[in-house]
Amino acid sequence: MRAPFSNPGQGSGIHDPRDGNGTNPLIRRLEHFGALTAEDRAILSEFCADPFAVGARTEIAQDGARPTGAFVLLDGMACRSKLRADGTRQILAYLVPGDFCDLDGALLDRRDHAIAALSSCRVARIGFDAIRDLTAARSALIPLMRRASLVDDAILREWLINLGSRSAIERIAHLFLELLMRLRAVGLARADGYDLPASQVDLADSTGLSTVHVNRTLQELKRRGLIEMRSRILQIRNVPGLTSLSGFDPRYLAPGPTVGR
Amino acid sequence: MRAPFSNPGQGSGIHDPRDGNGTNPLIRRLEHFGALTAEDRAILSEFCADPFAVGARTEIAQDGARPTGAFVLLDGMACRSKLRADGTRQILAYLVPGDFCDLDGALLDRRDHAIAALSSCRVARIGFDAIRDLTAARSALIPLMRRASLVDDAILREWLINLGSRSAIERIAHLFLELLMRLRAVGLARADGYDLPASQVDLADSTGLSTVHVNRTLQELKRRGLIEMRSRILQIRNVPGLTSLSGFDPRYLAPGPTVGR
DNA sequence: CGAACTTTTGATATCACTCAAGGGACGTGG
DNA sequence: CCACGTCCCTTGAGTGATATCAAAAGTTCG
Repeated sequence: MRAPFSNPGQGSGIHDPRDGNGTNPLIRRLEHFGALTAEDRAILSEFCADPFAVGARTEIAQDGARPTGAFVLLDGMACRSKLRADGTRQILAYLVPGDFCDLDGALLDRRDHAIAALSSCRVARIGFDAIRDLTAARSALIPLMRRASLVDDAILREWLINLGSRSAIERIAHLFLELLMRLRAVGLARADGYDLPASQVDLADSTGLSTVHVNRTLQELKRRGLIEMRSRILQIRNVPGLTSLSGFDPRYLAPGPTVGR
Repeated sequence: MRAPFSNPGQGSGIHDPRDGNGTNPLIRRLEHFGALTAEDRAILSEFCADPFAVGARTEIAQDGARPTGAFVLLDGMACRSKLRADGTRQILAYLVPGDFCDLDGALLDRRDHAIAALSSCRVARIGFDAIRDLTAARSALIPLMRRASLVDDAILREWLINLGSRSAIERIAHLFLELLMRLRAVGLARADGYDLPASQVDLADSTGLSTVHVNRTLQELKRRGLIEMRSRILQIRNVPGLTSLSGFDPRYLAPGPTVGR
């Protein structure tokens, strides 16, 4: 797989009034991890107040670059990806609205992988100084954000299991369910499906399979009546079926009942 | 692969006077990330003052358990592992002396994977309250420990690449080099080798290969004069050869020149 | 309306798995 | 000290899942 990404080209700042509160996916995500005060919401809204637009298939942060802040994805879908010397690409994770990355980026000298937009995206940057200020103020937001990062780690481990011990059809089924649950958590899935802007090449680079085999595996999933998929819109026809096929256990995505402290 | 682990059976506390300073692997590891004051060293020594012994092939922390503290591995080798419903096991990471895990465990309700000793180990537990105290005191140790955790994350991503896009021989070569570098960093590798207590079953569960194929791949590595291995002692005969074979790039293990802030 | 991507299909190749069994090494109990 | 069980490593033979190569058909979009 070649990497089909062009360079930054970060769009200019765009302000969307709907960012305020209710529809902010960052707020929606963090609410799963603990109650937010009005002030917390205000801070998070402020973080997302000045997003920039990124075109599909362009890089949001480049491998080897010096981190300049944390990113929050507000709209669209993105991924962490790494290009190997032999031209092979491995996608390491998907980012959906409400996800952020590089909370501790200030501690790092250089990125060791890229963040790239799969669809066109709206992204906000949170400066490291803002994060430091929150930390210094002992804001309850910091543990909430750390919990979200712990879930991201759990997702990464689950991907390792995906690649290490599941068959092609199980890998794809598992990935589709992961994204279904994550999109549901921020209110962006339809009843039984969602927009999945990833191409079959992207899916191949995510699952460690060849493009051809991804294609055939998708056909098999359709043939079994588990999914439908056309023009990047995924309908999951049989969630329990996919779940048992892939051994999906949603608990790793859930924060658990603890309320911190 | 079946999981060959028995239950906790945490040995009684053992105090080894050599833990003080110079030989403490936690101190040795963190020194790579920034300078330590005498007080920092004292705190870290204190953390490791009362280690417990764990027998080979036993679990240090169980999947599904409620976290009770962070762990530091002082001696031996351990792994993160996850047992799947179908009996399959995936090893997610190796822990070498100086590694700790679950720095943010207090934010988690339940573990989603186990920590298991590969050899007999000495392990110290750091209570979450001690970590909270350090955080409250704005100790410079916290960012240092977070940096170490960021390297652990980078290792996990590299494993994903290993499983997703490398061949059997490349995977094993890469793993051997990762461990060589990590053990060197804490002064526990010999000139060109180290003790690797993992069995071929463990290597299979780490690399997503079958035991039989691991065996044959090891023979091939020996045949090519790249390694020697007998009774769990690994000699790397040709580091550059292994490096180019596996596409190993050690930068992900290095903290980078930054000095924090 | 043509260039560049995607998706799809067919044919063939291969890497790695499974099954099966033999041979150490090590520890335990008789 | 020998007998036996239990791992672990090794080998052989056969199979299978997935990759590769090549090319056609469909899409998107400037």
